[in-house]
Amino acid sequence: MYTMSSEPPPTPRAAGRLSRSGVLEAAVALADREGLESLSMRRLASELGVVPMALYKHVADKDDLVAGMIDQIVADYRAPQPGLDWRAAVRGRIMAARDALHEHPWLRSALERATQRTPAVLGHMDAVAGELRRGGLSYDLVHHAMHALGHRIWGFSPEAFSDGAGSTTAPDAEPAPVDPAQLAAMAERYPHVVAIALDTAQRAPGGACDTEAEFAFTLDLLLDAVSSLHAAGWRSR
Amino acid sequence: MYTMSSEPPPTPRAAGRLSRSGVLEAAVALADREGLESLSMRRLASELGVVPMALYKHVADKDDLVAGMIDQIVADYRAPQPGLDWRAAVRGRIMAARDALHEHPWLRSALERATQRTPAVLGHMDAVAGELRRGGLSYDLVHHAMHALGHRIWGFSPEAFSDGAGSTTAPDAEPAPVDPAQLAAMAERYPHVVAIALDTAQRAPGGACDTEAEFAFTLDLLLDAVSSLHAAGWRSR
DNA sequence: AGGCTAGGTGTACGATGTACACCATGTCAA
DNA sequence: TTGACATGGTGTACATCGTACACCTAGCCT
Repeated sequence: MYTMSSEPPPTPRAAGRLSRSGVLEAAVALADREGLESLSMRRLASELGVVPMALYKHVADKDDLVAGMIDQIVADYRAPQPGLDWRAAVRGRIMAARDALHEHPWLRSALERATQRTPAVLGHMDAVAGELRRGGLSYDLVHHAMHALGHRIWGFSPEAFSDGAGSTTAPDAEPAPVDPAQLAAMAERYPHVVAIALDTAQRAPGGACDTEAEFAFTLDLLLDAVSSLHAAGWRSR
Repeated sequence: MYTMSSEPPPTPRAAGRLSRSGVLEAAVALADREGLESLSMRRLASELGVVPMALYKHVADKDDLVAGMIDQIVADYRAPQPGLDWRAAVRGRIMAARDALHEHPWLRSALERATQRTPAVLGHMDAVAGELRRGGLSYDLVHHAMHALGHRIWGFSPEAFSDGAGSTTAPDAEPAPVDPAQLAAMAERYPHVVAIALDTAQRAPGGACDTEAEFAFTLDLLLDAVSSLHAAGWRSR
């Protein structure tokens, strides 16, 4: 279960003393530095100069730890400046989530495997829903819109399709200068995939896919669609 | 690395003899029955009446195992009947993926944590891209469309937003008859979330969200949007 | 016949999450 | 001032996991 972050400050900063928020902060820092997969209770404990079991006085278990990490970050998503129209406000909130995702690369997979919805997480969802509602959409349509926006609410659209021709193998550190023979073989089996990759490479100088632009494209596409449904007086059934 | 499923049939079905496809089949069956989290090398081995390390003669490691499982399933996605227009064909392919997802509940999270793209997986992506291309879309637009469709290509849109008011806790077996006091507290902190849940509950007899309809709604929304961009002569930049 | 190889066995190691009993220290009531 | 009690860090221990490595065995080809 998720334990509320009500910190009783018995000795606010007694030397070497742990606290839930302190543990979460250290965990976030560790994940930022070395990735989620090397965040183990033991590793985190040693980072804090403490024995592993000490952590369990502040978090229920590992799930609670990562839930807390997520919560801490989601809790200070910056709200869009007031006065924006609802569409810009939604966009702002979602972009704020995306910003957090860039600061904390582990956040995405943490959100994906998270089993709980913590207060801040619910708050973020609620805020987005609230903006849509402010635009005058019926709750019925807000509901559908939230589904349609899906993970974009969390700042990413999943990479079912990402570029780079021959990456059946694990992603290497450097771009790997594309063996032409291998590419030809690829092109025979997966002509459209390769054609897209080539088309992209030829269009952009670096040859890389601009994932930022892709994200914005998708987001705007969805917002426009929902917005015009609303304008057309859409109703369920 | 992913090992190709070229089965040399030295003794096609010698009694008790393992084979890659046999291992994968057993793994799929086990995951179907008990979920992905209880699929361990040891468990699978004992299921096959064999010592754990025996599996490693047929599978490189556990990642390769689940990649193989995914691949085996994706490989026999049913192609849409020929003659359909491109929009219906894309829809058909994506719905076929969604069907597989229902048969194998573990498939979704397996796809989410998969690190490799296996041949069948690439093939599915390529087929979808091919249908779009057949509709006359430029590769540039196909590329954007694939991004927009995102995980829907795999048969699901992630549930950032799903129903049921007070589910901060883990999902229980039975619906949990909603403590009104607790719901009131929820409604105060998360008014729109609760309002949506209530609106939905009131609209549908069971009170449950029709996730099938949600999925179709989103898919059609995106397809319509892409389709009309194309009709309007959309080009990059 | 004899060796090569494909494939199943056995043992072992290092990690992980966490249960449980323990003990130190600060707070507060008597 | 003293003693009880709660809070929180410690130590040991266990089950489970993936998998490295050395071994052995049976079937095929020359």
